[in-house]
Amino acid sequence: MDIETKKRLELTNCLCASMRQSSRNISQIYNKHLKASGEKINANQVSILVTISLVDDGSINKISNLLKMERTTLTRNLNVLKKAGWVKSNSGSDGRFTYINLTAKGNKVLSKVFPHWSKAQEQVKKILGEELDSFRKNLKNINTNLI
Amino acid sequence: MDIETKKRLELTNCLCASMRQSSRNISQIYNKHLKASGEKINANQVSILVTISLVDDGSINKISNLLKMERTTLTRNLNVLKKAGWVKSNSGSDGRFTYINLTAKGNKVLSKVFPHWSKAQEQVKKILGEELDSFRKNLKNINTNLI
DNA sequence: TCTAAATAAGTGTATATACACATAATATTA
DNA sequence: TAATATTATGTGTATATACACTTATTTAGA
Repeated sequence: MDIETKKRLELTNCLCASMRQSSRNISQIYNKHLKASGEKINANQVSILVTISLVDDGSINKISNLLKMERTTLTRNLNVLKKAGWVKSNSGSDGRFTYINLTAKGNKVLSKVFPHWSKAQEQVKKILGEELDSFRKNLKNINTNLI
Repeated sequence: MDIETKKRLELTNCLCASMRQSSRNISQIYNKHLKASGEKINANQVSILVTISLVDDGSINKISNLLKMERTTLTRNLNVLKKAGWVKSNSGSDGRFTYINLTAKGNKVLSKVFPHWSKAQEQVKKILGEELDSFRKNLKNINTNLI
């Protein structure tokens, strides 16, 4: 096997590509289930809404840290959620901060889509079977220790 | 704990959100390493180039199946790779098909970025440690059995 | 052979992502 | 207190993703 063939073989086992592939596949599963709720909402948006619901008056930085999502990515995502009426933002005494909160509508939509989200979650759990816990641990490990 | 609190707790353990987070984090690691190569290329593009290099005259459908990437997503990604001069496409006798191949430049860039990609891969392997094999198995399981 | 079905790929639109850079507000320090 | 540093956020640009719809080509069938 020449060096180029060897490189190609290694490259075909790219962990990043596998992760991205799984991320795409799992996202599609969740989004299909969420679609059945009748709400125009996706899995990414659900996870952002939930995180916002966990803190009162969270700043953009705070929410983005909790989500481990690039701040500017969150900003763009929030614009979509604001347009949908699920999220509101207002500035406080320190004019630099933007405080983010769910609206009543945002809370309602979370409750409404929950059972559909749950079905997707169960489907993925089922596939992972008894590997679920170790898989979760690995993801957490990556998300915690990867600089 | 009321029902809403219970729901929120479940939602905070969303496997989709964890996967997406890991996917973002790992992608950033790979992309940082790739940037050191001096080439304007990212991990997603590398994986597409490698897949193309594995088949001669692969159609868009064929490549998208190998990558398990939505066909229309691949089409947009290929446009970027064509613009960079790494990929060429041509139609064959059956006018419906578009045949995709690497250019010489595309082959060259793969070789050039390989050591940088490799460093990223090693970094992630190190974090997973002895869990690497089972983690890989789980990803493969998801990517194979998720409808 | 003409028409309908099947196949392959592209386009419109919307959201997701992140880097580089810009702006605005507050805090610090000379 | 005026200049500077720090902090929080927004914007420009480019790529990634996918669903719905469209177009083009070939094949199958009446």
